[in-house]
Amino acid sequence: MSLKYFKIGDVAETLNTTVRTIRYYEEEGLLLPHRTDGGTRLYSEHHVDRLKAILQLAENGFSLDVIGLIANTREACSTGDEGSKKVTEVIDNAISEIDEKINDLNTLRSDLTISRKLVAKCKGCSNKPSSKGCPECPVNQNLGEIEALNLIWE
Amino acid sequence: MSLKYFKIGDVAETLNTTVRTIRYYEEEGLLLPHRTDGGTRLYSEHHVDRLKAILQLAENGFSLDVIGLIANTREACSTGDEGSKKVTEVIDNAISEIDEKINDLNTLRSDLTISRKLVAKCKGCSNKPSSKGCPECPVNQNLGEIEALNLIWE
DNA sequence: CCTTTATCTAACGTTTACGATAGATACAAT
DNA sequence: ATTGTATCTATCGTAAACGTTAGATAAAGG
Repeated sequence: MSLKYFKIGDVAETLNTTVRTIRYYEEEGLLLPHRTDGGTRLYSEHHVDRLKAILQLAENGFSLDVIGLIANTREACSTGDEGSKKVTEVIDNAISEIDEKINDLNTLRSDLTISRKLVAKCKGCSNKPSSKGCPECPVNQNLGEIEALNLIWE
Repeated sequence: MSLKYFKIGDVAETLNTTVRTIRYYEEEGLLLPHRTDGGTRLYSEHHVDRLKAILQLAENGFSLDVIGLIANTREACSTGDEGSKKVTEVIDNAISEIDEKINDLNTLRSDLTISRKLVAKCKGCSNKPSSKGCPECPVNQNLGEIEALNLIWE
């Protein structure tokens, strides 16, 4: 199945990251590729998938320490029932954090969507939404949705 | 309406962050509180809401530079049609990034959910899922879902 | 008014997550 | 065999995002 191996440069390109980043993640114990006799790193598709997940976690604000906790749970699990318990705890925590992030992103998204609609119609009056000037500004005409503008208007 | 003002310590506590972080975000031009004659910073509820959104963006992997682009768009907008165009562009980019993040988090979430189920039943065999040993291990009995285990098993 | 506690500015220190570089070695193609 | 390109280790540098501390001022309570 997994006969094909990739070198670090190809992996970096396909995952849109850098060689240095991949090596750094290895230093931090996040993934361990194979090696040729000469020392060149070889990555299976499996490694690539794992690295992809790691990169996604990193891009979403998880620290490498936390990612390590999530990703390196095999040894912990292999200590028996007690280890397996700890592993599920780590995973549960990660899932809750992910849920929280998804929630935040959803509210931010809808806020920005509303703001976008109003701004798109703005002709450039520099008034705050609450000011009296520029009554024809669509922003002033939609004060009901003004909460969504918190991020946009100072 | 917005008669009540908060001092920086209270804001930090309610938003679960630090005084230093809030001041730093101000240094970076992300929010501008009022001041007493003595110089003490005063935050309206509006400021707090804005800061909350900024913190959420930061926790989700957005750099302060990008957050600044998203949050400080009033001046750009106030330059007329052209400015309003640029602002909507910035917002659109932010929305796409948010969508991508939500997507990533959803796949990570379902991966972890499956992994969690299997690990919870593991009694501590230290074998890789693909190895022959420990045939009674639930992980080995669910190789069909093995892709979800990329992150957990090396 | 006095005292305690919070806030101020300004400066330097720290951690994380890499970037950049040097010099040597490995690999792929001719 | 050679030659160009990629990868290796090791080290130093750096940008972002704060933490920490010092010394001075402000605010709140009695």
